[in-house]
Amino acid sequence: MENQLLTAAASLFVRKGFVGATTRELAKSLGLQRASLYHYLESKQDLLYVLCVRGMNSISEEVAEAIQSAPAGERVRSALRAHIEATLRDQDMHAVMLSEFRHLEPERRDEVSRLHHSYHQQLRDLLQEEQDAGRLRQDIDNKYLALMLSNLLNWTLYWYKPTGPLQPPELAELVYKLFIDGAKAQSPD
Amino acid sequence: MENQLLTAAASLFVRKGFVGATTRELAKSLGLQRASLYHYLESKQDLLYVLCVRGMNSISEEVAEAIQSAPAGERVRSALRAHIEATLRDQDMHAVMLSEFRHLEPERRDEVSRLHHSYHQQLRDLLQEEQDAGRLRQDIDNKYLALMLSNLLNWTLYWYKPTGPLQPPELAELVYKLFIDGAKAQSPD
DNA sequence: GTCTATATTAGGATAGAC
DNA sequence: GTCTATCCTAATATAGAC
Repeated sequence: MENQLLTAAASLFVRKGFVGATTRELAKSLGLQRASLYHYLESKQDLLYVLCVRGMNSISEEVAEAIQSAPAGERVRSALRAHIEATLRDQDMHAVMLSEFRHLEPERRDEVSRLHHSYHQQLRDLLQEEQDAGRLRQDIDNKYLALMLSNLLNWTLYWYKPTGPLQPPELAELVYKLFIDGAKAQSPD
Repeated sequence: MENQLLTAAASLFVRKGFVGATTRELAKSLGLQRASLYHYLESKQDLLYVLCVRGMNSISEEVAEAIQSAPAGERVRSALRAHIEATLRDQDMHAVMLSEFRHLEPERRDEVSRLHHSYHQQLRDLLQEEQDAGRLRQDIDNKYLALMLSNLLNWTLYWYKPTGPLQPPELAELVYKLFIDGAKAQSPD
């Protein structure tokens, strides 16, 4: 599917939600008549489906690559950075994926859920290895460590403004610092 | 507005989204005909509006109360706990408030935005005081500390299951630990 | 590949009886 | 306070010409 179409759809779905977005407005933003859209797709839902699959795959692949190529002590930092850079590079698509995928028909929704679950497991495995290596605390179950990391990563998509003072790599560094060291006043090392 | 109606609406809006939810299904879940709903409200949007205002106010009030009544060193813990208990006590309402308030008409949306902003400022002020008192790190701007705390608190609404092993106070303690001390292996105090 | 015209369905909301 | 019947609008999607 053409990138221009997907970009326009992502932008529209972010603003109106998938259900509230109309093919009228999508066509208008592309300078087409409604009917012309159906040359490129079979249904409005196809757009959401492609956005979700591409979004999920891009995170999963970039984070896997980042983990593999990082030295042992830097895997978490590298993963967080890759996640944040991937999602903010295509912020609309990833925001749509997160908040609208539930509107897919059951079969496709399950497929995206599996991708999501598999990525979450990637993160859990990474955190587990770091716990085993003694670099991460072991008094919090792996499961909750991963969920709280997801909290930190996902909600960022809803407030980050690329026009603000922070660029994605700097934001990633902040998130990493907080996730690893916490917010309390640091004792001098 | 009657609680039974609001509870049914919150549950429906969580599952289908505000736009995707139909008055048909809402009426059915209450054992009424569609038209009968309009004895209690003027439009479907009224439901969303009431849910948003009640949701925002309940957090704001309970957290303010928690901060006031806590001893100096315990304010952040107390605030987090109040926030998490308030939101999970009425999880559907608060999830709807967070993800659906953008579908309010502009005037009402702005009103809810103001409530939201005012609560966020409450949190920032608290964090600022703690930074000034030397209890929280000062190398991360207050603004980002507050945003990352929001990440931790908000996204939780989307995965927490009351049937799981953790009760809200226990989850609050986990979130507090991570926010304050971070995930790295703890040096023995 | 894009258009005009239209089929079809379903939504929110209202009228007015009981 | 709840009902049946209906209005009105707008949505997705299709047919078929150019």
